[in-house]
Amino acid sequence: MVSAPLPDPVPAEEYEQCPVTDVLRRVGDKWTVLVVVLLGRRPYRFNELHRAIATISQRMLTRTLRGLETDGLVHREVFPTNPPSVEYRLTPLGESLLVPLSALADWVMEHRTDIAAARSAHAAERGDDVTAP
Amino acid sequence: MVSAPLPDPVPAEEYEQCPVTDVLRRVGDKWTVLVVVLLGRRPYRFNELHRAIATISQRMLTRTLRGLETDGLVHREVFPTNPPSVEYRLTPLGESLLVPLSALADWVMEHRTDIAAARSAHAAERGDDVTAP
DNA sequence: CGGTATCCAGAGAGATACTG
DNA sequence: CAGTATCTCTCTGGATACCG
Repeated sequence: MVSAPLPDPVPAEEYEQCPVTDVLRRVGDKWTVLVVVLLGRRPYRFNELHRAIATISQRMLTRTLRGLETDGLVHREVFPTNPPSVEYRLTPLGESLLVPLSALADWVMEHRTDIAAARSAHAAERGDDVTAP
Repeated sequence: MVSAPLPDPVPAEEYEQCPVTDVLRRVGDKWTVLVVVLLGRRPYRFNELHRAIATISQRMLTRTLRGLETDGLVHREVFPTNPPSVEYRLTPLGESLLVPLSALADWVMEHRTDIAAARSAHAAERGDDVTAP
């Protein structure tokens, strides 16, 4: 069932601020989904996440977490220990997002060979040599 | 059901070329989903799509369609009429993508007020004046 | 430990002009 | 009609250094 009955000449402003577009752009960024999936298993502290995601920069981890926090998908809790520790975990809203996200991931895993095949075919058709250096 | 049992220290290269990440970035771009949804209703010709999406540039429409074609989600067919016309339509693979995409869209529509509320709350907490110029 | 602040490179995206 | 070619600008993402 598709939710939006979408007018045909899609209005400019309406699309720009469409909440669906908005969320898609968020999950389409480089790290958000990975962070959500990790936090879906258990809470993490900041540097714990940093270690778990080998190649993320501190800056991008912070930005990603802030974005998720702003949207109410992740909860940030500071414990006044020494040294201080900050725990991140999914909110119920964040957990509920895992459901459609998993569905999409499953679709990809189910069809990834089709996509790979299409890419090869397209490259071959254009005369590209896929095996070239 | 989640498809990927995901190792904890997420390996650098593995993540970079993960097919799921790959597809998420595609649907996270500005126009892809809109084009897929429109083509989900019926085939379109190039300029017909251009008119249907008020604010897209010719260049971005071309690029978006090429990307979808490369991945085997859209079929491009040229009719040697005069003037020439080119029709775009979803492949079966493209149509199957509409299912998980709709699920995600439905999630967003269901929870958009929660997200909006979280954003307001977060802005207020930070002392931002949402009504400011 | 858990961040900010700054600076910088590259991809994404748009405007415009031209073409088979 | 259905594009391609340029040029430009913004925005994302990364490296580095510093702070409570």
